[in-house]
Amino acid sequence: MATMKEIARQTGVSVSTVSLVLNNRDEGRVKPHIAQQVRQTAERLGYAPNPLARSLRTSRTKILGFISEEIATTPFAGGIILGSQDAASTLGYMMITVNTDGVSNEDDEIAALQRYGVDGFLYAKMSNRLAQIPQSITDYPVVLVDATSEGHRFPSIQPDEFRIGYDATKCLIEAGCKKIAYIGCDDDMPAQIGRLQGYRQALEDAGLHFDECRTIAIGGHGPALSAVSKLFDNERPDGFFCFNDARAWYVYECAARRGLEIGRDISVVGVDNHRVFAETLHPRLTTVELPHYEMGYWAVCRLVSEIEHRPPSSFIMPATTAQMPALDAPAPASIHCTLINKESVARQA
Amino acid sequence: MATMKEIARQTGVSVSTVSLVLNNRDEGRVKPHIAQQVRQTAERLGYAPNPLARSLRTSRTKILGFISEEIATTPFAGGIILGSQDAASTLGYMMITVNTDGVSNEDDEIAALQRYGVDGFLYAKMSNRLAQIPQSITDYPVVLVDATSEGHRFPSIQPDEFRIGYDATKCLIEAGCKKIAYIGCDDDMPAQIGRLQGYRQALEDAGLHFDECRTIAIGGHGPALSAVSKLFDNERPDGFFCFNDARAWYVYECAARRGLEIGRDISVVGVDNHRVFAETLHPRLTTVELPHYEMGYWAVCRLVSEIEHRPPSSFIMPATTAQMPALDAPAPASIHCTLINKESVARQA
DNA sequence: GTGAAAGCGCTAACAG
DNA sequence: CTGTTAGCGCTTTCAC
Repeated sequence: MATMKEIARQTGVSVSTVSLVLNNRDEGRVKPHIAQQVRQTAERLGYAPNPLARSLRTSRTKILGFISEEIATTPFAGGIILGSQDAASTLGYMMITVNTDGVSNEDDEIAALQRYGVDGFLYAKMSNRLAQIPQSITDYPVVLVDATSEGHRFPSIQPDEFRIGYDATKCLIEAGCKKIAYIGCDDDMPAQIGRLQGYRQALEDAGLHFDECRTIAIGGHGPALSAVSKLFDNERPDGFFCFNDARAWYVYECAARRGLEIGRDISVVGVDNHRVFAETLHPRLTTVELPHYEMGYWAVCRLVSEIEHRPPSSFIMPATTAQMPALDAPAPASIHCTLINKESVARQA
Repeated sequence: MATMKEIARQTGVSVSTVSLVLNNRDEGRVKPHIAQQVRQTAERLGYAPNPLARSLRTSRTKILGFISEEIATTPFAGGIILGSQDAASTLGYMMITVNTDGVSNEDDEIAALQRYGVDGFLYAKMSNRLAQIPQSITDYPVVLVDATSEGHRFPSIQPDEFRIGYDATKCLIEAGCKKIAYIGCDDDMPAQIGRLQGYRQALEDAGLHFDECRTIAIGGHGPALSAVSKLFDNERPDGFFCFNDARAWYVYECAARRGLEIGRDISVVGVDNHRVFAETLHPRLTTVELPHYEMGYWAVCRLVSEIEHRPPSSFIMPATTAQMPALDAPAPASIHCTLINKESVARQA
């Protein structure tokens, strides 16, 4: 690993000059001619700055701390991490991810991150819910991911839940469905509330009647399957909007048992269904993909913009539909979600 | 953040003395009395060493690099990362994870990790296959996870594939199955080879006939479902050993369409089926859980033992069935997998 | 036994 | 315009 010292020696200048040049602070301070030389030897030696040594002076490590509660074990979380890492990488940062199972070790993990001098924190949840930010990080730059802080005290990146519900329902309506069920979960988190509102709004806009009987809120275990079964038999819905994978699975099972085929006999729009599943078993299944990757990506951009006090507009936009939220936006920004398989999806009525 | 300097000042000694004491090198070099005092002020100030500053002298950062190819997007990968991080955390290390989609950016990511001075690398794959270790990391300590290096040039942690196949098949046999199918994938990786061998061996040991017709190798898309369908109708197997989730889903679908219930009419043992799925829809489903967490955990232990030149026996054993592989083991170590739901699982014949 | 001093790679005042 | 100097937090000789 080449050092500035070595470059200085080989170029015949002092280390400070090298530092100035390689940090692009040579404008009118170093003769273009000599700056040129410095850059050349740096190039030749394949110089790369040692961020750790630099941090000793600047107290900026270019390391970001990613705090997640066992989020890493879901494929969704993976998307967030992936996006964060890509953004971090392009912006010249590194990410250290820590898992905090519940709250027991959270403080320790945070302390460890602080010892490594992280410049800021990403605080991610598995599903858009209210989050309690630990006291110990409140005077660092913090950005929430897929979570909301009480009183919106911290910037956060989250999906546009209302629109998820609206788009999904609209998609079913356009496919010709008349009796659309909502298979939700038994927890009143922001995600569910927003989607349900979107669902109702879409029905209303289409002049369809909202019927409480067609929405169910089920947990992850036991009686859930029979609840869905009952819904199938009592209401005979022709369209299903499912809160998530786990909820959608019940629908698949019930449909298969009744000999109903997704995309022909009934239509299903799920949120975040596993691609492999959707693409192989039910090719006509419509999926609302949560913008996990984008959320991670923009969260990091937001965080870095906070750390470096630069406007968000200076960030590179990747080829996604997501927009960088305004830095001075008072309310938490939300990200639009895209429907995949939109064409081939629903009932070919 | 308290520094040694501050401790020295408050205790009335020099920084060197503090350093000696806090690194436990004071034996016979510093008066016990004064050492005691140093430790006290350190405690009082909540001192924690700055690993980055330390690294400047020692060129040991206590940072580990985790290289994975888009592994982070699967829940399985999550387990590995989780395990690695837990181990790293207990051993006083930090992990920086990078994703390399394919090979394009691999060198860049590695270079970045090297700039941050990682002490060693974990190189993880998504499924036990042959891996090509990048030249750039070959003179660092490296441990492979769920992968095999050509010629076993690097230590690796991987599941005991043979035993996975053996146990799964045996479990089906014990449940009374006579015609056991193997639903594999169309790729000859170490994982598949080992499991298939285990499958055959288990059949043989039970005096059952191995029939090529009952094993299929399918890809992830299109014709796979009809292939399984055909197998159902032609062979009418009463037990299924599935290579993975994606393969198992085909079986669930076919069964549901025929009104067959898992655990009553047919038995299924899958590898790494999603818990939520297994536990809700098919409570009697048997799952072979890949020891992802353990693999990650032990991989880090192995790596650290290499970095610090200390024997593996000095590592803390977590409460799992996994054994720490011997440091001097010539062949790659493998980890036993455990069956979950074993009791409630298979056919109640 | 203990402290002074040097140096890891880098940045930032300040001279000149 | 450029170099000298000091110092970030820590380890490590080497004198005393």
